[in-house]
Amino acid sequence: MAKRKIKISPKDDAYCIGDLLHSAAIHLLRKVRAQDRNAGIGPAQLSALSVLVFGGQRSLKELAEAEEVRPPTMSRIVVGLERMRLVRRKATDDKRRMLLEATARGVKILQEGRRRRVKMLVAALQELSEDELREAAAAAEFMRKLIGRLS
Amino acid sequence: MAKRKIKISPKDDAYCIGDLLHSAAIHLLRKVRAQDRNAGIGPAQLSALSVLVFGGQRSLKELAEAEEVRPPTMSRIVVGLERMRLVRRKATDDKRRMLLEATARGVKILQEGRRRRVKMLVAALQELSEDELREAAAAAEFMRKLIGRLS
DNA sequence: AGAAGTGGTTAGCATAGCTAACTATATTTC
DNA sequence: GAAATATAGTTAGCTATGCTAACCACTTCT
Repeated sequence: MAKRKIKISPKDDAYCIGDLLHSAAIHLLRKVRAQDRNAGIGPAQLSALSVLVFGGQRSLKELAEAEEVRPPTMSRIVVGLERMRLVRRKATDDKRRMLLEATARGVKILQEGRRRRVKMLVAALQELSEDELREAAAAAEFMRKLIGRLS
Repeated sequence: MAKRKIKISPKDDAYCIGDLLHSAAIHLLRKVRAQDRNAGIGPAQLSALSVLVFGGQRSLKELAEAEEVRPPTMSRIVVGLERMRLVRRKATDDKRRMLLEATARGVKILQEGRRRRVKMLVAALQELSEDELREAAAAAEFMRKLIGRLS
């Protein structure tokens, strides 16, 4: 999938690293997605729900922006979540807007779903030594920082 | 999206790290996907094509396994790639099997697509210092290793 | 030769992404 | 205050990607 060059020196190593990270993200998600098969909740729904659970209530537009999708896409995702009673709408003073909020059931389902998804990842991580785990934490932290710089 | 705990000590930090990596992968791909909008080639097609370009010719089943999707899914992806003349079928002695091979056009399109996709990533990486870039390389390499251990 | 296995496709379903066009409400401007 | 403009969400309709079940065409095994 990706070139394997990792030595550091000139600028265009950035291309190789970018490529590796991109490829890694694709394959990581392919692996964890396998756990979603019979779960009754899709990856986009799970991800949107997690924004509401960890980040609190917000409007559809804000949710769409947080998830980097267009409003119609998020509208449909929310319909699904609502039908499953994982999310609730709340009216606001501005009658065009609504606030979306996770229900108690939503919080529970999210935790189960995430646990299921990352189970394989966690299992792999638990086999690592202390040092390797430190390396893992550094990698995760780096990814988070990098993504923050992306937009 | 994710809890931010990163201190190292007991075993269940593995859960936090797993969660962070999972979340990072989702958001990294969301960002880069934005570049695909008007490109005429989807992410799954691009990824499958890259296997053929970097890994050489192989059968549909092998390609499906490499991409972690089921054969019917890959069958359809290949139909699309073929229609665009990015991939060619070759008959084999075993008349059930076929070998898939990227065309010259396929190689070109792949390079453009990947470059487009990772452009944003590369731009962010190029702003890093030497030390940070080393950190980036370590993170990328770690991700690759981790994924290798997953299945 | 017949049974069982293997490689790929077809059919049919669901999710998830998009744009364009619409409705309803707010806000701005004249 | 009325008209124009802007904003929030939805609807409609397209595409791509996932899946399973069922099928066809070959190979291989007995």
